Amino acid sequence: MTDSLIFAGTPSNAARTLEFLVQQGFEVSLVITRPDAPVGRKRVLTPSAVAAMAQKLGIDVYKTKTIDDAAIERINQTGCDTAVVVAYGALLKKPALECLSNGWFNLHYSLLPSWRGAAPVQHAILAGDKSTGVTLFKIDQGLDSGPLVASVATEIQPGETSGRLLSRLTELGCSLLSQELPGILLKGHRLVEQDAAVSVSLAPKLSREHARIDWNQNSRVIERKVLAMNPEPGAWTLLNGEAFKIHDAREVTVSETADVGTVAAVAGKVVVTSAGGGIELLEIQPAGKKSMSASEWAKGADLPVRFDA
RNA sequence: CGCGGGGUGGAGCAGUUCGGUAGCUCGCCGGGCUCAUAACCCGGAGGUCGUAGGUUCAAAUCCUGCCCCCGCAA
Repeated sequence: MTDSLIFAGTPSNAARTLEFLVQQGFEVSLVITRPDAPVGRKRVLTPSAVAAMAQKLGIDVYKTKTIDDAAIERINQTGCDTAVVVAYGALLKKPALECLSNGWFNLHYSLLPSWRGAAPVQHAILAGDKSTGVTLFKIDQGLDSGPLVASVATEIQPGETSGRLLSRLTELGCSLLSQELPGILLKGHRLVEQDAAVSVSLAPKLSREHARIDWNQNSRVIERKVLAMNPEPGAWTLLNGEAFKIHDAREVTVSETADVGTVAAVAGKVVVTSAGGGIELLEIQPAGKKSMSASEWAKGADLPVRFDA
């Protein structure tokens, strides 16, 4: 029983990590996740991905949006002294931290102290970072500020979206966990304070407004934004007053001198003029329509058109 | 009852206001031109217009119910 643990998480990458740990033979005696939330237009109350996975695996689930006294009591019943947290979605306060003698260990998708916060993957791509990684650390009262157990770095690939990068980091996180968790459970791990020489950067959750494209920006910046916002919340612009999402696009060099925001077919590509070059549209989605390739859209779009400024 | 857009050959769209022969850009099949081609020319197949009713001489188009997809908001 001493080597069993508690798992806290919410979205699908956390569910994947939970599944992996169980497959690797780690004993998870309790899963904590956020309460069912209304989803979609019909606001159907839906369990989190982690809740669904726990049910599939036959593990007890405790749903709560904060680790309050009731949650702590439930945790104490398990007799566990260690918890793994992957994107649970809430900060842990002091009483919660103290209820597990070994502590809470968080898998964070950046190389701390870079990109502390809710959206590290998106911010790394948005900033044009060449590499990022996964960090396993012990949670303290700050925001992703606790001492480190271990980390793994990886290059960010050209054209890589947040979605793809997150799924790669999830797998890296799984192997990092399976490597480090045995030591943690045996209390044989070492903790190293986060490097004070590296400047801390914050990665707050991105709003839809952050995902809006300004065609006056440099094409490289626009490409990063498109990649960073895929799949959520999705980069967008306005076409005839309606939202027009851009799921995938690449910076291209352009010889034309059209007004910024103009969309035209150039040599078989669908290209938008931006400052300092152009953006080739690849995967797009007009309001009310399904996602489609830019070439499909162009067949019925009567180009050229112009995005609203 | 949160707001809104949409369902038309395989794909993306127009046509719906003001009912009257199924259109456009592609794809596909066949033929031609060409050293060659994703280029060009000629020909062809493929659609009960989401679905169920209603109105009408006549419905993709007007009326009603239902199903499905999507954007916003949460």
